[in-house]
Amino acid sequence: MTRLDRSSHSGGGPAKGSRPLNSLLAGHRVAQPSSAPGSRASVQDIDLIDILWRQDIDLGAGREIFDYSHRQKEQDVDKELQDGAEQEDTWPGEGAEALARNLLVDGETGESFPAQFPADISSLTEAVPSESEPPGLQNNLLSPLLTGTESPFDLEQQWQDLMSIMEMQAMEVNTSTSEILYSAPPGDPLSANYSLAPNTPINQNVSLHQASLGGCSQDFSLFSPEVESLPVADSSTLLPLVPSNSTNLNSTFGSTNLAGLFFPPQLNGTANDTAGPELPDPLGGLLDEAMLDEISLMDLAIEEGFNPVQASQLEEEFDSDSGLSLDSSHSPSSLSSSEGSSSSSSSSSSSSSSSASSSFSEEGAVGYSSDSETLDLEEAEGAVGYQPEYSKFCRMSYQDPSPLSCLPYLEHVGHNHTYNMAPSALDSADLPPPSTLKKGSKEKQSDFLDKQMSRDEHRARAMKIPFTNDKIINLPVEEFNELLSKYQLSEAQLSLIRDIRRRGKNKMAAQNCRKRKLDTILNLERDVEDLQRDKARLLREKVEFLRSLRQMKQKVQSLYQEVFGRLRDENGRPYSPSQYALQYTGDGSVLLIPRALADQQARRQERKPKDRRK
DNA sequence: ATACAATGTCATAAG
DNA sequence: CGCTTATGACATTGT
Repeated sequence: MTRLDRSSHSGGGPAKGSRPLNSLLAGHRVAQPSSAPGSRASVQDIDLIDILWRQDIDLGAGREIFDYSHRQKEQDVDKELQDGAEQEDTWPGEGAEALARNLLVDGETGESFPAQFPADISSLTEAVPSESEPPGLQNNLLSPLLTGTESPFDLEQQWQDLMSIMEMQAMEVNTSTSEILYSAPPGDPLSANYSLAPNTPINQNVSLHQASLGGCSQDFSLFSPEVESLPVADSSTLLPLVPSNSTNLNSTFGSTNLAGLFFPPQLNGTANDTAGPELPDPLGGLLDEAMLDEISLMDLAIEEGFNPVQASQLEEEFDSDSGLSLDSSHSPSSLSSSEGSSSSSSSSSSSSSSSASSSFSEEGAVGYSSDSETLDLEEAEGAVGYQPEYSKFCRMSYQDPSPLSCLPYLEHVGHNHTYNMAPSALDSADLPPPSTLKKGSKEKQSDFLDKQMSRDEHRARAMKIPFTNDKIINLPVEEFNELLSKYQLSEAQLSLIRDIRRRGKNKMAAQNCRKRKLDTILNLERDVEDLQRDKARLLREKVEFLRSLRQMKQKVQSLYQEVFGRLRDENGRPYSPSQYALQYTGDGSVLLIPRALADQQARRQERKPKDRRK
């Protein structure tokens, strides 16, 4: 209905004026109640009526002649058109009246149908001319330090614990994170050594840098109460110690006070490498955060289709940067060569693995893809499932036996202007020889071909347009006008040709538009997948970094103890850990300074980050 | 009979 | 200004 309304005021073309079609249609609807969903047939009827009416205005035929002709269903209309085309052979004569005479009206339904039925195919073939031509990190950073002295961080055990918890809690990580952390098994190294303080806020968004600094400074404050206030007698007590790998450590920790970081409470007594339970580890918050990340990582893993077993193997996969290869559900379709449009530009950076394998977008849309690979790609698309659209597009130009007819944009390449050839010779490929077929098979063949034809082709045939729709649609403007000038065409024919051209171009544009839209959607989906993989990979790397950091800190702590324990003053006595501390300086050397000075510097460093935040 | 996907068509804006 | 293209909205068709 809306279309009728639209067409009534907008015209839909130069030929469709503001004629009182609504009243005509209203009569149809009453006469044919069963065609309520089939308003298209009525619209088409209107088109045909308009065509024939315009065609016969010159003949003095009244519009009412066609009033009952458009009550028929579409197939009947098409056949009627063929019939009418036959009758119109007398045109310009009394074609309309002849057509009207050949229509019988069903007494019950009011439907009309052609009295001569079906049309003679041989006459049709002559009537419609055609043309044959148209158409790892992996601790490499720390490997010198990490010689396997530390007890391995049982991350896999963490995974399994987390998995069991998460399965029970149905992935409600946000609401129960703290419980998960606190309810870890007692033997769990994470929970035992790095238990989160109950009042420590859990902030997943805290950065690694902030977490490290916070942990260090917090740790330092624990030792400060014991610090004696000694005068700064630095020159005599500063003992430079330059470790071989000091630069690495320096780059990692900056000028962090080692005493603040690793002043072990057991210095006065046992030198234990493993931090005791009483030591609030500066990495506690970090590792808890890492656990949170692992939880979200598990979430991601599950989102990506991993099963728990696969997810538990993430740690092994840390060693290789093969996060991208984990994508088992990657879309079979990928970027095509034709997606140089804006929709694809955003996705080219993240994924480089699969964009060369297959194509999605080149399935017959004209003009949208101009790549030379189009033909091959289109063949490949048949397996992807786009053949229907492709074939339907080909159907539009079925009259052309050439394979190029499915690619009208290639038709221009081999255009040879054969549209002046005899129509019968060109059309013979479409229709079987009448002599070899009985009338029934002829009917079937005719029906089949009719069904293969588009509506505009039916219209063109009815109006005896002397060239193919392919040409009407795909010819450049100049050639198109030239073609039109070669024939003496009535106004109705010209109008129909223009409509066919407009509709045909719009049809292709719509196909391209839909393909483009689909490509955009697919690209976005793939971008989402890529980003999810990147996120998971970054989280894995973060976990790995944190683990390496922890190991390195443990190593530094043991080295600190070893070095400090071997230091002797001028009297050959060891320095008291409560009075002296080792400090790491900016130039890579290690100094022995009084604890008071170390305390001061540590406090200064503690304030700096806070000031920066403000 | 109904839902749904694919496709065609129209109106409109923009190039 | 006319033609072409892109696209949303609606209609039609096939499954």
